[in-house]
Amino acid sequence: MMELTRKGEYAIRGIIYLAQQPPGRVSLISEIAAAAEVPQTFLAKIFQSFAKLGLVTSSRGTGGGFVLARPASAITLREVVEAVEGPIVPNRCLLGNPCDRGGTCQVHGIWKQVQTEVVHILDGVTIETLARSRSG
Amino acid sequence: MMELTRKGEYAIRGIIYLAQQPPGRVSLISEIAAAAEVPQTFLAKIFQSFAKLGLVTSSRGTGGGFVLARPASAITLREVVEAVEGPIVPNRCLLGNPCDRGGTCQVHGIWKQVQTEVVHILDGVTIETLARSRSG
DNA sequence: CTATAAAGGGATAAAATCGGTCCTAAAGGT
DNA sequence: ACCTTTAGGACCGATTTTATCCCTTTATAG
Repeated sequence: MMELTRKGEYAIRGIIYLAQQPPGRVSLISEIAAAAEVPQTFLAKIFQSFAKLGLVTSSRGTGGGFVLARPASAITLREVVEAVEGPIVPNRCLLGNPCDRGGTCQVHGIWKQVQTEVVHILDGVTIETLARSRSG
Repeated sequence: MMELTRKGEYAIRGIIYLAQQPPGRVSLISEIAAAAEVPQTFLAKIFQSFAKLGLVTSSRGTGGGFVLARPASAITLREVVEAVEGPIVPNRCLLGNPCDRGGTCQVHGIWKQVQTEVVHILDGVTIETLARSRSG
């Protein structure tokens, strides 16, 4: 239960690599993919999502590539995970869907608690912290 | 991310219903399924798992059916969820799989923290609590 | 001992999701 | 023009989800 998919793993690995580069340095998707040991075309999709959400900025053509859109210290693990996996929602009923056949289900409060706690943990971790944690 | 499947939902609904019956009362799978509004054949599989894990006891033939194997106060939400969804493991690397290409990945500690916290929350909720929470 | 009632267990299957690949288009540099 | 690089969409096989069906086993009733 609650398992991160490959997409989520790749996303984290990729953005950590980017955060480990000298500030302002542009990285090619091919370079990131090789360094993070992730299939390149798949990672390209992931970075497209990042760009749309404003986590990274992208530029095309010669000299193009990806750079963090903000300092790594201002990007949380939660943002990265949610960018590719969607919101952290342990139960459908926390996402607007009706809880139960009428009324609120008995476990609603528990799932809400789980969600809050997990979000809190992931919000407390920045990409900078991760990037430094085992150098590069 | 982290979403409970139908199976998990049905499992919870089903066992709550059982917990709401008078102690010792045997319930048919057809009865539980109807009350919990869950597909019967699917729920049957779920209760098979419960029986194997000793959460409920089953008996066959006329007068057979399911009863909780323990008082509802001694069955945790975690047990029920894990019975059908498997262990709570936010990342593969928490389940014996190698973390990263050599060494421990940077996020290992974070996922461990998430796991610990979620398990703690779910361990703190018994089926009795849930069964009482909106009566039956 | 036969019929009946119930759960056990396995096979099957449609639909959704996962984990990618491929191709063409668009944008930017030389 | 031509090359480089990301953007976007279509596609595809494998796995998981969400079931259903059928036959077997166990137990009770008559």
